[in-house]
Amino acid sequence: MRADALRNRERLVEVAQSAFATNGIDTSLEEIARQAGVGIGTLYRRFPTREDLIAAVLAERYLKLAEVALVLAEEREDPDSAFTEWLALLVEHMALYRGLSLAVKEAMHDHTTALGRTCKEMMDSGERLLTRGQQAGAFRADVSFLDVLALSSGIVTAVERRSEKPDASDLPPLNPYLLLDVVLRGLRVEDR
Amino acid sequence: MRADALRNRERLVEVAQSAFATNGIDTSLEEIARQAGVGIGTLYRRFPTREDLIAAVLAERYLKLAEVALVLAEEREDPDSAFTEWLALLVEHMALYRGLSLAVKEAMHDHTTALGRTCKEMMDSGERLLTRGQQAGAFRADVSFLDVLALSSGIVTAVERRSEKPDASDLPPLNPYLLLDVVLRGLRVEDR
DNA sequence: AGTTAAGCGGAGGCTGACTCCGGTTAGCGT
DNA sequence: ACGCTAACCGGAGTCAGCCTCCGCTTAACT
Repeated sequence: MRADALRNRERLVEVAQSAFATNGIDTSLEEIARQAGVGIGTLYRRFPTREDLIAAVLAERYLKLAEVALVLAEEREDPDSAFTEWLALLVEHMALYRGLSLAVKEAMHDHTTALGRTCKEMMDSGERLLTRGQQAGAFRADVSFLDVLALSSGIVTAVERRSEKPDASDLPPLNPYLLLDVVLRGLRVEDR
Repeated sequence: MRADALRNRERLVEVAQSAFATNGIDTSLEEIARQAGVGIGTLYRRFPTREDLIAAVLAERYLKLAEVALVLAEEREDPDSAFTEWLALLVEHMALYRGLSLAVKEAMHDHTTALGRTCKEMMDSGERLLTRGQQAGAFRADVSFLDVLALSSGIVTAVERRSEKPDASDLPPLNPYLLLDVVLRGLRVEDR
């Protein structure tokens, strides 16, 4: 890879990161190319689809999440709190850029896309964490990891929408951790 | 309202209904106008925004849902099963057209749009059903109706995505009622 | 210094949202 | 029955964003 190409690639990812943060994941690709000072053709050559660009922006964070899952699986003897903690991290991650949770949910089901492949490892680690909890009898066994991710993604989209309306005067704050708590309680095996 | 205008309006709603059913709620408005045999200008005059059209398509169904909620609140002495049943109906409704659950979630937070106003009554009835359950001590009181709707909408979007991939060979089926059950269990007051 | 493959960039085609205005007509009064 | 006119119609036109294609440029190797 030529030096100029590498420079452009890095610059694009950088600009995309901040553009996603301020304008959400649906920011116009032409706008990103413009801010990065490259032509639209360059962006498309490097990142043929929007998902490719998103995947590049998220790559390190996904590695981190997979790592944390492994550490939690080893060091924490309580599978319940390990998974609970990890899921909160995942939710925080998906809430970083407006629209990201939907894109991730989409990618979950399709490992042929760049984003899907990128988050596969992270998801595998998370799934192991859940399975561990299920085998220990802490969580219901009939609920799959994808089910939990679906619910988590729903939580994030809900919070996103709410925070977009600054005039949320009379409405309650819609705390993502409260919603997560509801899901996790529903997930736990009941010994009533 | 002139007779021809009324005819066109009815025809548009009719066509939109079937177009939404087959192609999802993001169907091109020009396509809908074409199928209805009217100009695009006519569609926009009658329904200035896409939400207006969606609201018109859903109007009767929303009335029905509000009605059912009232009936359930009166006839059913168990507030838990009343709300549970109603929520399943709502989920089934939101799953009718691909993309509807997101639009509804959006509209929930903003009663200034046509769709928001249209579903307000329905939501009020549902909320009363939840409040009744909370006062009876069946459900957690710290969770709002909007929270529950957010989670429900998340369930629906997840199921939508899955059903779009026909090659879901190795993946589990992702049953909406299972997910709903998780949420409802998490919502119930625990007597452990 | 010459060669060349890799890279660049933007013009251009496409689709869909949305507007605007000249022509048309339903439905009223006479 | 026949105007009259306000209401209505329709599509041409504008705009934004996605994406492709190809002639020009240049890094980097010999």
